Amino acid sequence: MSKHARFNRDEVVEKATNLYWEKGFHGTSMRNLQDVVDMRPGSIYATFGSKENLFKEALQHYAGAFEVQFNKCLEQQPSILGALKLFVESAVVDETGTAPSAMCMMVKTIAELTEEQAELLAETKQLLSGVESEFVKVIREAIVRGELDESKDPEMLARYLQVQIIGLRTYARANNNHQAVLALVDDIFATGPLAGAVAQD
Amino acid sequence: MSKHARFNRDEVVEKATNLYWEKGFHGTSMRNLQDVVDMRPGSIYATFGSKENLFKEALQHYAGAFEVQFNKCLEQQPSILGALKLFVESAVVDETGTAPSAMCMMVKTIAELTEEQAELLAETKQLLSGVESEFVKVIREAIVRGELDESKDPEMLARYLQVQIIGLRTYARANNNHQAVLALVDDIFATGPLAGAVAQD
DNA sequence: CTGTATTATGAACGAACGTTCATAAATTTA
DNA sequence: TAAATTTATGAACGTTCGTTCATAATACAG
Repeated sequence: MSKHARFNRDEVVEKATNLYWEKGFHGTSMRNLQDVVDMRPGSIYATFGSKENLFKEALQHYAGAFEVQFNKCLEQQPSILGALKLFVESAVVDETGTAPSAMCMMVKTIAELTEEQAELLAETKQLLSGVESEFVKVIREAIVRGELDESKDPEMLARYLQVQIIGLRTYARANNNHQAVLALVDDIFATGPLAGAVAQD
Repeated sequence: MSKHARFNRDEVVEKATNLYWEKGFHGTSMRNLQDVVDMRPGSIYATFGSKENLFKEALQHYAGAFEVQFNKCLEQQPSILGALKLFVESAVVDETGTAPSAMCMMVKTIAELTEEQAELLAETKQLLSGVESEFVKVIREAIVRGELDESKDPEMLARYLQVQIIGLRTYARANNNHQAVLALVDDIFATGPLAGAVAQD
């Protein structure tokens, strides 16, 4: 019952994701895509339907990888605030040097698209909302664990965290001064609303 | 000695700016531009040279308007920190409802372009740097005036402010919840590195 | 091994892209 | 007002766009 496909669908989606991430929706042509995924137009259209639909799958793949990375940070750090800080640092500086852009693909997409791609735009906003929900959950847990004061509002802190990540990654793309950006991360976790009773490194 | 132009160059640049700001560089076609500025292709090319060059002029026009807005805030508020907060608020929520996008055009451009438009990208980064320099200047003055502690680093605070504005405006575009964003602004100026001895409203 | 079903191919399509340039219109000069 | 100069026009160019579909290649079933 195996598929007859000579290509690996997941690999194709990942390659497409990286290209879209780097060049954006309008900046990526189907011919660019054909080259990097090594498929002919007929096969791409039979498999994914359209440029927009492939982009949608790429977005979803990206958001999935985002959550995997977040969970890795939670496992690596004993405290939740430590994990959040590690996550921000890992998102802001790409130690592997392999990311197609310093910026978040979802943010790039929200910056680029208009109502002419209403469905893609709505999907992107929803995926970003999903990330924020994850943040709310772990921040609630941080309050339960006593890492943050009970008076704090988890929804508000999650929004705040989103703003920081978006701002920091975009700033990192505009000025590739890693040192300055990491210093900002320290400052934000030391003196801002997210400052808690966690050991600083 | 008057020019023979039947069109007003500044008006044309402003209209082009608004379209580019809304739809981005790749999302805007020369035919879109021809419609909104009401000029025929030959005239546009005789005046501006290329799509890229018109975009460059649009960016410069945008950055100029940005500084005008900033100076207005400085005039309206007695304290510098109050002016900075007012500026952030006015950038984050468009009271007039006329802005083509909640996001900063420079940030949108940095998000969209790649090295394929190296010159435009470099120009954009430079304009953003110019904004940051303005911030450094007024933050220095805020320290002199005693609004901020002398131990603060103006360069670092200016970077921090850039991150906040970028993050907040992008967040506002992704979730058009003005109330939540304004609450975040309050929080940032109340508890973050930019919190000073200024009266809160 | 043969016939059927499935998958991959890539030439080709119409539309839209950025741009040019011979011509027309308007303005200035004499 | 006539000639010279400047400015505006828009049809048309070659290219690239997203997409399709008749055909070829492959895999599976009997």
